[in-house]
Amino acid sequence: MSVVTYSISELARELDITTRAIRFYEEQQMLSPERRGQERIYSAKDKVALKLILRGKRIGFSLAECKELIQLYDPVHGNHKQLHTFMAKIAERRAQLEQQLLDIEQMQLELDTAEERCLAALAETDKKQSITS
Amino acid sequence: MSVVTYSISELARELDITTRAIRFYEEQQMLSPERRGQERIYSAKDKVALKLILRGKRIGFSLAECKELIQLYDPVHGNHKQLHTFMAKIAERRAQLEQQLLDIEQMQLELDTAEERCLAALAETDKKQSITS
DNA sequence: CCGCGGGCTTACGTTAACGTAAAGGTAAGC
DNA sequence: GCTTACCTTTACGTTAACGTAAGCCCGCGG
Repeated sequence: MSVVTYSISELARELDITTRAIRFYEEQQMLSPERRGQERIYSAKDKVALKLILRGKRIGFSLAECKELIQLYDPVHGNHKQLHTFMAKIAERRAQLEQQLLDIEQMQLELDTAEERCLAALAETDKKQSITS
Repeated sequence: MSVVTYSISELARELDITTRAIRFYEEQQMLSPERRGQERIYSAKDKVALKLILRGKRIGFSLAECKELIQLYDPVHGNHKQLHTFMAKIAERRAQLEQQLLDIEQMQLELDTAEERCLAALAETDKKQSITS
């Protein structure tokens, strides 16, 4: 019953990050892969942790927050208070996302009218040009 | 017909940023307030620009991008090509927001089940404690 | 035996967006 | 005339998240 493992470059390719980044996450104690001599051997669990990191980053979490996030999935440290404080952080992000959506919609409205004005102005100059030419 | 103006600290208070930040934006050529001697005098237009900067930041744009954004509103430099490339950037952000929403929903699902497991585990330990006590 | 493609460590470099002094000028109020 | 409250400039410091070398080891195909 052999277990799935990955080399660092395999993981890097698959997750589309650099090996440097992976080693950096380990340096930050977010990973602790097995070793065969010097070489790092990554398990499926490590891969899950990495995916959590990437997802966390996409949401806008700092690496420190991503680290907390990973610890939530670790049954050993899966503390109850932690769980709730982190749910709060997620809620906070949600709220921020709402605001971002509003900002983007607002901005698109303004850009739309700006575009109209711009097109109108161009039409004006074109007209004058065709007259004076 | 006097015009509305603001001191730097007024703007800072009103927009909830530091005066340092405002001066920094000027250093980055995103603002160019009037001067009365040494003192900076901000107009309503400057305030609009600042608001654009803040909104851009909330959306996740870099200051450089916010600067482009401001230039779009400047009729002098309101270039047509620029307008379209920037609309593209906004669309990009929109897509990223969609992904973030998905990520957050996914994460909340997982945290919900993690919470359940956690509560169950706590209930278990409580039971044992009440027996052995 | 040589080069090539990994892998490892150590360590300095980089970018963005300000923070944080230091040092000084001005007007108001007591 | 002293304090207080703003304003100014100049300039070095900071943080996050890696990037980018440099230098070295190991195994393999030719």
